[in-house]
Amino acid sequence: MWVEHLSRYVGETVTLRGWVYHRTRKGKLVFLRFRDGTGICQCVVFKPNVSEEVFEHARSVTQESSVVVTGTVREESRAPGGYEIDVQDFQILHLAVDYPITPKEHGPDFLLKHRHLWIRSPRQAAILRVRAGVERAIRDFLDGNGFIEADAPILTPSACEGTSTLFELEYFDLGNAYLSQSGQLYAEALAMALGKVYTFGPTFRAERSKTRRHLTEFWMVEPEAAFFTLDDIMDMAEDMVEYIVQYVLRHHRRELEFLGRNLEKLEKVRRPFYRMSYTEAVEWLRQHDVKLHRKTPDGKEILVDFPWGEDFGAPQEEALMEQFDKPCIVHRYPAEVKAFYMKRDPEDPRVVLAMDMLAPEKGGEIIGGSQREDDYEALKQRILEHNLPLEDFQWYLDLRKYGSVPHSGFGLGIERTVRWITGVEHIRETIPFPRMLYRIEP
RNA sequence: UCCCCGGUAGCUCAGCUGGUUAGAGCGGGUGGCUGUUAACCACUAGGUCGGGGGUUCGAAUCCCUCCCGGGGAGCCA
Repeated sequence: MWVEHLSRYVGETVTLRGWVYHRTRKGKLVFLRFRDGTGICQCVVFKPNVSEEVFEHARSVTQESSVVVTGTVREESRAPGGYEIDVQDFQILHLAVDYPITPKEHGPDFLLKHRHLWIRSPRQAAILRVRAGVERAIRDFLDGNGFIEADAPILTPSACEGTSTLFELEYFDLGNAYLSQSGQLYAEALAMALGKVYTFGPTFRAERSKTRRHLTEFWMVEPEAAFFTLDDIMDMAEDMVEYIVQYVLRHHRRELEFLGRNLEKLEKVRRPFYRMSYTEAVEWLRQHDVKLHRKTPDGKEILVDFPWGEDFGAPQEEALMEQFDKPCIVHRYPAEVKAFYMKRDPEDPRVVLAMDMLAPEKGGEIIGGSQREDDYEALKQRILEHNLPLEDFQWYLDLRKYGSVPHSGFGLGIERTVRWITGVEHIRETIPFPRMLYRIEP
């Protein structure tokens, strides 16, 4: 018997097992806010209706004690949620002593140190339910479109996009290994075997970033498909994001409402999204006077017109997105600022066939993807230009040696997507146990 | 790595232009109340003012330094 099914049992006597979330004592009455993971329900203990012992238990029970409650379900407009339990029996399974998180305000440091308990709070539970919904929607969408889930390794022998942001570890007698920062290269190999695939798992970035958009360990889904072009992958990214948002709206409306999310704005997330090329975006930034902070050689900070060739930072992306009420794909970035494996645009060799999807409402970059370089010589050249160890990429070059085909893929960050959809300020609340620059516990 | 802000009771904070014995609310405890929604009322316990050093007759308060945390930049999902 769970709280979420309570409305079906009006008038009946039920037994619930769970935890005491809050207690109010009022003479001969005790109000207990009870939770069992599926919902919260008020239990009312009235002294004349129960034994001396049961009343004393209810009166003295503490926050987060585990309990078994038996009573009659009734509709009650004064109760949060509309239903309450008129308690007949009340047992304490385990009495909690000095539970640290109270219904009042706490600071982020305190809450993160108690993350193992913080997740019991209704708000955190709601966010984690939405996260589960986002993951379910992704699998639903990809499985339904013929993509095969194929897991990439987490321990890898080399970097995917450069060595500056890798977590390094010793791998027995074989030297150094690294925690994967992307499953993409393996996804490409899998796509050559299975056609349409996706990897889904944790990725690791040893970036020393301290913002509300960054984690050192985060989850990413990376679809990769043989014979897909940049246009195909952009269409698919739009389809997928539309599906995720509408799925969560359908299945987790209650949680989103509880979190205070503006649902009308999410309803609008329907195809087609907006698109612009990098060059058009630079043009827009210049027209709207969005400058770039630059440091001069003598250390002074100056503002300059946004130069073509520079990568966008968060301030530029945010400025760009203020005009949009749904996501926008920016495509065809300068080759210099993007990864070695991205294919050059045959119509303009200064740019690569890459795309990022930016979410509105300060959601930021949620997707990065590209058409991959499928020519053996061109790819080898890129690896050398990026000063990457050629021997580590022999297997990857093999994919261009034995039946190379055009192919494309993208990665979608789970936590950033959850942050945008729920509207929570900080990414640390979108994963059960966040890993950040200065925080690895609990 | 760089820039800005902060660290005082279990929690959230006030006090900080130096000056008696360091405060409030919440939480805990005790008592009161049959409708509470972060209840309310009364009483009560609870502090090496982040660590170290310095200035001073006197430091939570000023200076130096280290540690810890928050926000942002860069980089990125």
